[in-house]
Amino acid sequence: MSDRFSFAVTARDGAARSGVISTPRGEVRTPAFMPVGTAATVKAMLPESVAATGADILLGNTYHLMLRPTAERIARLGGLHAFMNWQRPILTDSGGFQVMSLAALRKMSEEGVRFKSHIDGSEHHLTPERSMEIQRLLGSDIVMAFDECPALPATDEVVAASMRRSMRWAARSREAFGQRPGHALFGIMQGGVTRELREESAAALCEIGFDGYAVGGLAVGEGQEAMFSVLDYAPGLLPADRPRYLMGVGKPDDIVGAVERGIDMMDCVLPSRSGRTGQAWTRRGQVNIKNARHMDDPRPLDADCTCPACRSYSRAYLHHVFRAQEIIASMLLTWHNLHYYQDLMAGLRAAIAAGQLAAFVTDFHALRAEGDIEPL
RNA sequence: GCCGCCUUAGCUCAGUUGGUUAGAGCGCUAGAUUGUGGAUCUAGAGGUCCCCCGUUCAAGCCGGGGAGGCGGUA
Repeated sequence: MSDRFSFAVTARDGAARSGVISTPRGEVRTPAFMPVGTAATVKAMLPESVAATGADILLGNTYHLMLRPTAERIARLGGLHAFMNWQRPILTDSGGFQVMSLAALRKMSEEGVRFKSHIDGSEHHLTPERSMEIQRLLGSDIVMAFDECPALPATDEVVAASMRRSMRWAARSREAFGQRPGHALFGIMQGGVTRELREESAAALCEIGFDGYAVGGLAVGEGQEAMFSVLDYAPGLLPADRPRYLMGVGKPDDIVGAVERGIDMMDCVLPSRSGRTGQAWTRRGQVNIKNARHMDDPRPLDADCTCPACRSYSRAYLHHVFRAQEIIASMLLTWHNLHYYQDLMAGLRAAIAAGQLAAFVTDFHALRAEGDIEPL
């Protein structure tokens, strides 16, 4: 185990690559999917269960943790890893995205953003410097630069102004982060769906220099086609010897498309949130366990899946406990979804290593096209 | 036995002075959800307005009779 942060590409297949991120807290196999543990927990899961699905790294949230229980309290209690009982690597979001999506009464300025907590209305100020401090207090292994994520669609003028401010904030984040051996700082590319802005953003980030680079500002309403059109060139604008992280993505077919285009890391709330809202993701596509057609179905969600939900429970049972709002419904469906996502990542890594990615992707789409199993 | 109140969607209930195609919440049937508020949003199906007779151009609504329910009372 390395005492430094490093990244090694071990195989390439077209634009896609697989490799390993090494940190003092362990290795992350790439392409990697990071389950989201916003409030110091992957909801409905024990940390050891998350690890059992195959996850090497989790995502935690500056915004949520600074409000509750606060970064200072977590630091006094030994840091986020000890606090939530997850000893493997943790990447923390910088708070910029949540300020946009959750907080009321935001007031943006060059300095940072003032906002009111969605929990108790209290006023807070988040700046690049404060975001770096919070993420240091949490003990995050991979720290994200503080950025602004504009909702799309937006005019080029709005996107450009926002991106340039994010680049100035990236420089301040880099300065405030300083030198922290064993910890990494990632910059975040912005620029919407406009190539010139993406190129300008990438150049600015490369000039500053980061341990890894994220593609931000996608999956915010632009649609898969537009997102892929950006991913067709955006990873190539970033240093080949550093991890490339696509933030907030996505559905299984988004993930496959992103990996094909050279993305190494992703995170998304979808598998865990869907687990709590009755949506299961399977090799044959999306299954809504709420649907009445499962009521009498003794078969598992996916006969070939080895997760606890599929090994030991019927669709009829999953349907029942979901309708009855039993806690085990969230547990089983979340476990299944995270297991499926990690299976998918393992399949992608193996395919890239074997130079068989194209065939893997063809099979992936073919099985999905068949759809869910026939009704009884 | 008598008196009062009640009966409208699967459930709980609105429904103005009689006036287009009778509504709501929940439930039900589906859909959405992408750097997580266990959240939210969208659409759809569903009616012998307890029954019969009458008044009226027109009745969930007014009159008469009946049935069922709840309460009070001898």
